Amino acid sequence: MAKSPSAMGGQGPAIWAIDPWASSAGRMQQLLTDEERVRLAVIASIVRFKKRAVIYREGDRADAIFNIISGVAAAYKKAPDGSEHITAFLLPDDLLGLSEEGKYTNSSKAITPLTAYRLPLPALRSRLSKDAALELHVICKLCQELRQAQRHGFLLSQRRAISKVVMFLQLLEQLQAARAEQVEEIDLPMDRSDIGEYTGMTLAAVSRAFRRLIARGIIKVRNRRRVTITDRDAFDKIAGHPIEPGHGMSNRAS
Amino acid sequence: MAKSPSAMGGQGPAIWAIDPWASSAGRMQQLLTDEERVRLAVIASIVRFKKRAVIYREGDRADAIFNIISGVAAAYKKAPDGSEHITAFLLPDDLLGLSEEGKYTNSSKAITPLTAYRLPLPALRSRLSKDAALELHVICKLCQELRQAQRHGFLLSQRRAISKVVMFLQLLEQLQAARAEQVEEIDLPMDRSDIGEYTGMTLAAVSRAFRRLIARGIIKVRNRRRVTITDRDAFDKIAGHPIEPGHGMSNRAS
DNA sequence: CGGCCGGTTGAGTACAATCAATTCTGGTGG
DNA sequence: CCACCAGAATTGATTGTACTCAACCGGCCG
Repeated sequence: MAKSPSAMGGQGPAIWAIDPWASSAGRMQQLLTDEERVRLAVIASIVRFKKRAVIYREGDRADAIFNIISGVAAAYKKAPDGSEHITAFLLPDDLLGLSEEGKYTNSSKAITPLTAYRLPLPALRSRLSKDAALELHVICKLCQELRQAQRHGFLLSQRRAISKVVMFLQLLEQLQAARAEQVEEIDLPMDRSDIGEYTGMTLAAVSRAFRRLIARGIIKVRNRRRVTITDRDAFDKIAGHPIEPGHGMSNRAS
Repeated sequence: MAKSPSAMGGQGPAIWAIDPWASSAGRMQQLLTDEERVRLAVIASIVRFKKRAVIYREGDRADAIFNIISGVAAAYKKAPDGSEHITAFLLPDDLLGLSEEGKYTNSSKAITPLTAYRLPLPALRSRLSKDAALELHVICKLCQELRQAQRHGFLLSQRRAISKVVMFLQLLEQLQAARAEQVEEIDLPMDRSDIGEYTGMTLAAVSRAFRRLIARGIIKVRNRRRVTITDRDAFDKIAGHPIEPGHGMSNRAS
C-alpha cells in the first residue's frame, strides 16, 4: 500500500507556498486544485532516489523538473577545488531542477531517501502555456524560492558562526511550522557537514557553534537530528543581533 | 521630450532575460512582444527617483512592482543593528518589488538616478491571469533572478575577500556583456561600501582587495567606476580557485 | 571485536574586522 | 585657474574569529 499517489493522500504533483499577494498569516497552502494536480499527474512519473544519490548534475541537459513527494534534497554547486556549496534544501512539495539554456544550473542530491514526481519539460511547457491559473501558481512558488534564496544570502552575510547557525535553525523551524501544526522540536534531516556547506562554514565550526549554544542553555539536542530551543529570547537575540555585546569568554554559567 | 514611453525608444515595460529552456548562447533577449509592452504600458506610470532615494521599505504594503527603465537600484535588508545587506543590484529591464502576504520582503533604494515603470499590483494581476504568454515570460524572469540569487549566495560563501571581489566583477561583467555588444571596461555604478554590503565584507576589506588585484596587475581602475581586467588568466583562476596554493606574502611581482 | 563514519575537541595560524588616521577626488566658489 | 572642502577611498595597527590539521570519541554494523 501507499504506493499509488492517491493512496498516499495525494492526487498528483503538489505545490505548497505562501501566496505573495494574499495574506495568510504565514501559513503555506496547496496552490494547485485537485483538477490541476490530476492534469499534471498525467504527464508525470514517479521516481525514487537513495540517500546521497545524485538527482541530476550541473550542465546536464535539462529534460525534466522534479516535484518532491517525500524526503529532502539539496541543490548544490561544486567549486573547481572540489568543495561543494549547498544553495538550497528542498522539502516535500518543492520544485527542483532550475535550468538555463536547456542545461541544469546546479547539481542536486538526495539528503534522505527521496520520492518525487518527474515532469518532462516539453510536456510541462505545453501544459503551462494552456493553463493561465497553473502558471500563476508556478509564479507564486518561484517568488517563494526567491525570497528563500535572499534569506539564505542574508544568513551567509553574517560574520559570526553562531549567528549563522541560529538563523539556519530559525529557517528550518519556520519551514516546518508553515507545514505542520505544531513544532516544538526542529528536525535536522541533514548532517553537520551539509549544514556547513549551506552556511558557508566548516564542519568543525558548525559543531563548535552547536556546542556553544548548548553550553549557554539556548538549545538542547537529542538525536543529533532533533533540536529544541530552550531559551527563545537569547535565541532570537543572537539571530537578530550579530554583534552581541559582552560576547566574550566570560561565560558566567560554566 | 523623452517623456512618453514611445519617445524614449521603448514602447512600455520591458523584461530582459535568458530563456531557461531555449539555447541562446548566453545572450539575453527581450521577452515581451511589442503588443504585450503596450498592454502593460496602459496600466503603468513612470516614476523617477534621485540617487540614494528609498523606493519602498520592507514591510510596506506592496501595492505595485517596478520595472526599471534606466539607472541602477539595490534591494536590501536591514539588520536590527542597523547595518544593511544588499541582496541584489537591479539593472534596466529588471523587475523590482518582491512581496509576501501583501508586504514587501525587502527595502529598495536607487544607487543612481532612476527611472522606472510603476505597475499597480491589482491591475497587473488581472492582466496576468488573462495572458498566458505574458505569465510565461514572468516565469522566465523569475528563474533568472533565482539563478542570480543563488550565484550571489555562492559568492557570499567564499571565504577570501579577493575571491568575493573577483566573483563580483565577473558577475557585473557578464550582466553587462549580456546586454551590450562589447565590454572591455566594467562599469561600477555603486560605491565601495555598496559593494561591501553586497559581498558581505567591510568597506576597508573591499578596498584592500581591489588594491591587491591592482598590485598583482590583474585589474586596472580608472574613475573608481571603470575597471579593466588586464590578466584574464589570473582573474579566472582566483574566482575559481578560492584557496590558491602559495597564496602567501611572496608576491614575486611587487 | 574492529573498523568506519559522523561528530567533537585542541593548538596554532591566517585572514578580515575594527578603529582610527590619512590621502585622494571631484566639485564649488573665489 | 586655483584654493578649498566634503565625501570617498586608502592605509596602518591591533584584535578576534573561524580555518586548518590532526587527534580523539562514540555509536553502529559487519
